[in-house]
Amino acid sequence: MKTKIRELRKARKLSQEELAGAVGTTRQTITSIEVGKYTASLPLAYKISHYFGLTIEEVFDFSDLED
Amino acid sequence: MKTKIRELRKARKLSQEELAGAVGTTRQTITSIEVGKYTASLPLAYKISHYFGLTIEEVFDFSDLED
DNA sequence: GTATAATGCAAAGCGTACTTGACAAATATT
DNA sequence: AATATTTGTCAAGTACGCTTTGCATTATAC
Repeated sequence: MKTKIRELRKARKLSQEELAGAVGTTRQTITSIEVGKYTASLPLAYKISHYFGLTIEEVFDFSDLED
Repeated sequence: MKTKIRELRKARKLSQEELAGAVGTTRQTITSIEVGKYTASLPLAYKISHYFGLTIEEVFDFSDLED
């Protein structure tokens, strides 16, 4: 799953640890999602998106889903 | 996590099994999400929402999340 | 009233999201 | 160059999303 997290985070000059703290998760979780190691859960996707003032659909790319 | 899935599904007169088939999952998964047994994954939340022509935020209620 | 469809629920099992701790490599700062 | 900050990754463990099977209950239809 591709996301715009890294570009949004860097635009605001935040470290992974700062973003993690802001959304209540760990640095490793942010790294894993940014690198594509796994897909965020729905609650975490919401927290990250709204932290940036965007909707989930604006931050996460679903074009790889069939249907 | 509250959702509008049941009301959207009934408005279209679909059974849980029909919705499940349409979004590529099982009837029990739809039941569990409707009843609040657990929260949908991000990909499934996307598939369900867009099956109804809505965004994730329009179908799922995130007001129970802290922050 | 009997059959059929639709739903709720439970148990066992699998894969994955997430945490914690720790280490190495890369980037920035001085 | 040396130091500090940031990031990638690995391993072990916990929790949860999801599947499959199966049974019981409620509603719809014949």
